[in-house]
Amino acid sequence: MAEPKLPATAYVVLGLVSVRPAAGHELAQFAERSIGYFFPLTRSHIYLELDRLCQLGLLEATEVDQERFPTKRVYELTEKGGSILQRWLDDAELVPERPRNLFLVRVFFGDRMSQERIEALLDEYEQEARQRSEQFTEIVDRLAPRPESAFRRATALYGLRREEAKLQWLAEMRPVLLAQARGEATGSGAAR
Amino acid sequence: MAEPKLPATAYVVLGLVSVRPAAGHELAQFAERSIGYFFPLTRSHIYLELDRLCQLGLLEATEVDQERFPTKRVYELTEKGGSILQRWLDDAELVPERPRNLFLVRVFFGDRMSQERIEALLDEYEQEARQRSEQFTEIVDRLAPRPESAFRRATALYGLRREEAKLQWLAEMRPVLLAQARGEATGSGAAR
DNA sequence: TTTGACATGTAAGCCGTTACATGATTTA
DNA sequence: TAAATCATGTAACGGCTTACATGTCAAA
Repeated sequence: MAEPKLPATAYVVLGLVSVRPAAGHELAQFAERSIGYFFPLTRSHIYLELDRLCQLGLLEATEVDQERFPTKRVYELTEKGGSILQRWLDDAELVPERPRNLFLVRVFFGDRMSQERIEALLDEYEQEARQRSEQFTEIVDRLAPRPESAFRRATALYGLRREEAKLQWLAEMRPVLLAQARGEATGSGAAR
Repeated sequence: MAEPKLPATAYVVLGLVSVRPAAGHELAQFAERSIGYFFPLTRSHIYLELDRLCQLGLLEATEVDQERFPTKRVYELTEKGGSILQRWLDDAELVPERPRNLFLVRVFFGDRMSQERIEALLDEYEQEARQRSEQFTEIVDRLAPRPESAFRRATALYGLRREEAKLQWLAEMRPVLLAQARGEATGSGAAR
């Protein structure tokens, strides 16, 4: 009955285990591949959460010996864990998020930077966006013929659209910002 | 000489004070209005940072009496604070960020939710995106005729493009995801 | 023989949020 | 008289990261 109030991470780990029972190490790899780009998890953190969820009776661990590798502890959902997860999916409210963006902080203080610095920042940001776009495109294309992967594909497409929006923004703002920097900022270190 | 390694928040607060000297309360309001949507700061946190930056000699506080309001402590940059800020703007590397997105976590686990639940989540997300779009549009338009606000306007336009990307994604994925949910998911609470 | 995968954890510590605490002045 | 604005902080706590610690097996 007692409803423990858990951080989002706990539910996410619960959800990942529900996909398929796994040991911490496997789980960390799966998490990185599957939800890593919108919910990063460190290995250490995963081990801590698995431990807590076990103590709360939401997960159950089984030691599994392996021939050529160390013994691993495989976790799976308990009945209680399943219903807690389901309730979170069904009922938990969606809190609007306001993630930090230090790139935009730099842009905000753009009038204090040299034109060269601004250009370097924009270039770096663009390169990163292009790389990510390619990665997302690859995933989206790979999952396209698999209707059962529709939800997963949707998250990758979200990532792609986001990166495309960055590139669009860069294309339209680059000339404006550089012109502004040319006209306004003094050389690096002498801004005022 | 000793370079204290500070969290990003400290540099941001330093940057805000550099725009114009201010007391904690004023700063909190300014922060919310200006960089709030890409770098949220709580009042408490601001007070803590101001205190630390003072102790490090990067800020200087002056008590200012007011007629009809309590005395306030106005902070301004010291010379050392100015050069530390400038070095951060000029040299600090841009760490690629991977912010969390719990909405995408829900989508990822979409095959465990009812069609109604998914629709509700998408509706909520869309409504929020529309609201934010309007707000960003307003800011972008207001700052358009002011070339000296180019950088600030650029951050708002970034926000607008991001929200537009969300709406685009919603438009293209909504039918797909709902169709998938119709075909696959059982009613709420009975998923497996 | 060294690198890399596989595997599991502990410990320290900061960052940041939430809740608490206080009090003057103006306006509804 | 209640609520809102102005104003400043403290305390507790949890979340999460980083660094540390250990060990086997396979491949280069």
